[in-house]
Amino acid sequence: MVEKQLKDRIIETALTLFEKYGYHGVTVDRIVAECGASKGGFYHNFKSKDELLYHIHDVFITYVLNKAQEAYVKYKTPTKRLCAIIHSFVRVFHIYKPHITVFNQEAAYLKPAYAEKINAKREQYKQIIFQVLREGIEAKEFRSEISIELAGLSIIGMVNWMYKWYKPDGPMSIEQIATAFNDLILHSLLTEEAKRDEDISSFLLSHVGEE
Amino acid sequence: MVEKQLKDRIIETALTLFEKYGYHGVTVDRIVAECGASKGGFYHNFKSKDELLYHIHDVFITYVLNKAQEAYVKYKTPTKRLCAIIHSFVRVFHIYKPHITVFNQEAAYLKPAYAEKINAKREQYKQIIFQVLREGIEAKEFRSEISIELAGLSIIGMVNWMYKWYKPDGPMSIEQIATAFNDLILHSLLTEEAKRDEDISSFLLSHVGEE
DNA sequence: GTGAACAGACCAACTAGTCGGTTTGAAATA
DNA sequence: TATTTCAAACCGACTAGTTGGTCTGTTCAC
Repeated sequence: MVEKQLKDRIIETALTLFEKYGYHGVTVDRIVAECGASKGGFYHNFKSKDELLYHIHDVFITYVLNKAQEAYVKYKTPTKRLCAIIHSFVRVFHIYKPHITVFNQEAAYLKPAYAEKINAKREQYKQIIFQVLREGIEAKEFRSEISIELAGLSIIGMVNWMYKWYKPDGPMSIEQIATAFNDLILHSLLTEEAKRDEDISSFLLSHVGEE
Repeated sequence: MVEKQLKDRIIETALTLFEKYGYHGVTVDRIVAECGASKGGFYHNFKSKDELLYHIHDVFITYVLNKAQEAYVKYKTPTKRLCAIIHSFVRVFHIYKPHITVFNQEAAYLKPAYAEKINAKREQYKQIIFQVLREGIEAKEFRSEISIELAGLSIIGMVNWMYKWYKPDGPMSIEQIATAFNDLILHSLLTEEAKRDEDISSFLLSHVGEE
């Protein structure tokens, strides 16, 4: 493989355009023109414009779901698991920012058959978060007063919302953002006992500067 | 005004349809058919489909911005101000859920002239949040380790994300959600001293059940 | 009677998708 | 090695359907 295949070029170009102008703001003609391809080339690689949209969705959600599962398996305590999942989630923005923008912005336009597949994976992701929160409460690492569902959706919301403001060349690095998020989230979840546990609270910002 | 004016019927119908099918998933013909109007009636009340989209955006952002400013004026300490702003923000979902969905989903399709006006107000809203956080840190109510920008965007993100999951007839009431959000947010922001202050920490969930 | 509110047939532009044709590259054949 | 073959990859003019917006009226309130 000396040079990039047409299919990849189409996806890459479409991604850049979709991110900027939205799915409906970009025509197939524009995509193929911008990447030096043709209508024929496009429809040879994709059944339809919808399939391209689905493909973009699937690449991202599959990747991020895998990462979350890996993090869950790799670590053994709720706090560590949650921090690792969030960290991997934030880190995805480094590679998949345009995918995530399209994912969060255009999912409503997926044809039912495609939407179903994507939603199944999206639901799986949510369940992993809920599961970790549940285990955290059981282990008395997280406060029992919180609503698992609400806390989970808050976490997903604050991270996903990054697609509205995160700029890869902005002043904050991915690592800084991930650390700050984990600090905020843990402060809102951890019990007082857990905060006193050196091993658990090592993820908190306030402990970084201590001496 | 005995019966509802056409303009309002158009907006209401459009809102319901946009929320479900997206701005590009709904044609002007569909809107006027669904509310028993005509093309002529539509274009008598709106210069274009774009103007209708702008109108929906403006109604919501103007309302929520006012509410935030009111809350800021009404209360005098950072914690109270923040809680009131968040509370009002969440409460808006009760009336303006479709508006907010359109606002968060279709803003990218606003024509430049319209987008500019909306963005100015959106920016103002953000600045109010940042301002309260800044004052909270100065007053030593909020932890100095947090990044104002990141904490602010997190708050905005978690609340705005509600448009993806909040169902008016769901198991959680607006008030419950607002209270839970405030609990999570304050736990992540408040300093230890502030938490010990009875007046400030009265917003925390963990204090509700205490005796 | 006069202008605002509204109706609905009509139009021009745009766009996803098609279809017959051409290129290309590698395997099969001689 | 030279030649044929054949399917996959790709091209681009064309089409059929859709959709925002217009325009000529008609109705109705004051």
